[in-house]
Amino acid sequence: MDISKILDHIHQLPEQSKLALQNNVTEIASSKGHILLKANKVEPNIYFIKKGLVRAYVERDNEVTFWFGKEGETIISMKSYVEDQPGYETIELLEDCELYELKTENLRKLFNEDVHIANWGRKFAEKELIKTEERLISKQFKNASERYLELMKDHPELLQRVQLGHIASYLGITQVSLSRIRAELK
Amino acid sequence: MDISKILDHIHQLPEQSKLALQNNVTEIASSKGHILLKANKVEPNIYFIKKGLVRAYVERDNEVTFWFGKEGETIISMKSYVEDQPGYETIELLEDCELYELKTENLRKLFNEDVHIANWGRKFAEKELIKTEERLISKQFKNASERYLELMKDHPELLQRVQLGHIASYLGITQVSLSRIRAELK
DNA sequence: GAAAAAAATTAACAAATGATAAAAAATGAA
DNA sequence: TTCATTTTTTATCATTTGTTAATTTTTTTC
Repeated sequence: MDISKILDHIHQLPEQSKLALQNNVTEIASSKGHILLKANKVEPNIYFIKKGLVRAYVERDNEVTFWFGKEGETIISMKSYVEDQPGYETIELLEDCELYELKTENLRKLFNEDVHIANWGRKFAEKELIKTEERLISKQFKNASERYLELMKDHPELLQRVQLGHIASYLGITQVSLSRIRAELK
Repeated sequence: MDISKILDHIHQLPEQSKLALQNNVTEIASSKGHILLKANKVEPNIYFIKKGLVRAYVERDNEVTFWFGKEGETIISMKSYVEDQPGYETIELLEDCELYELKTENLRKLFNEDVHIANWGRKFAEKELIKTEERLISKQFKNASERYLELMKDHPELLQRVQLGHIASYLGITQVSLSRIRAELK
């Protein structure tokens, strides 16, 4: 998905504002397995995914995957982006990726100069917020098996592209539990 | 907490922009038990809490509380605010409240006219997003007992002001489980 | 302050999920 | 292909959380 479409998909922008954003974007490619972004560091960039798949995880005893990003989605260390503080997430590429890179510093300048871009940034955060809130509520309502079925329905392609250990972690269960759930559904 | 302080606390605003916001705010009072905002309706206002305590819940078989709001916080039906669609949450006042009311329609006008207010709205969404993301991760990492201890640490006053049934629901467990956890901690 | 109602706790058993280990299947490298 | 490695499944037992019902405690109302 190319940058123009990605930007508009977040929130429609006047041509001039969109160009201002696009002028600050550089394209990079990176291969499967690469760690794009490390936890506990202030990340100076955000990325838009042109092609490929990534996951965000937090490290404790084990790794807990809490987000998958695919074509058209935005990779952000929220803490870095919002508060200029070290983030908790590590981003790993699950496939070879083509990314658009945008310096947070430049984006902030644009936020202060252009009301359309400021509202575009607002819309972005608001939409992400709704997605996150819905996931939180889903977690509170549904058991593991229901959450798995929901994921299958909403993002069936993930099951083709991501190994089950990551899916299990995303669902908040162990891989062994996920295997059991899948066996029961047969 | 008065409106000027609430607005600045979300994100520092130039005096003129703050006044523009304040001019659109009206003060209301409402009493404990009142349902401020009903699920499945487009809510035309947002509210800032001057005084009091509220909860947001979703109804299924049971009620699932997923948010508490107290002095200084903002009451929003996210779906209404962001997408002009019926929201999933009901807001109940847990104490007598004094609220500031702001029409979403007016706020949207201000977002388009004033870059400072647009960025203020962006910051608001971003901060809420971080809070929600952290809760999601906490839910993925911690068991019920750990989440209870975390809540006790971060928001001890809630335990004084809210009945345990709502706390249990917020933690994603039954009230009986919460009682058991509390008994074990003694 | 007594009675009624609501909230919180306790107990016993059921169901869901976790942990560990071993086996089977799939994937990748030489 | 073949061997080694990684991923997934299966099985067993432990732990956590849920369900239901009864009891105690607290709050509200008259």
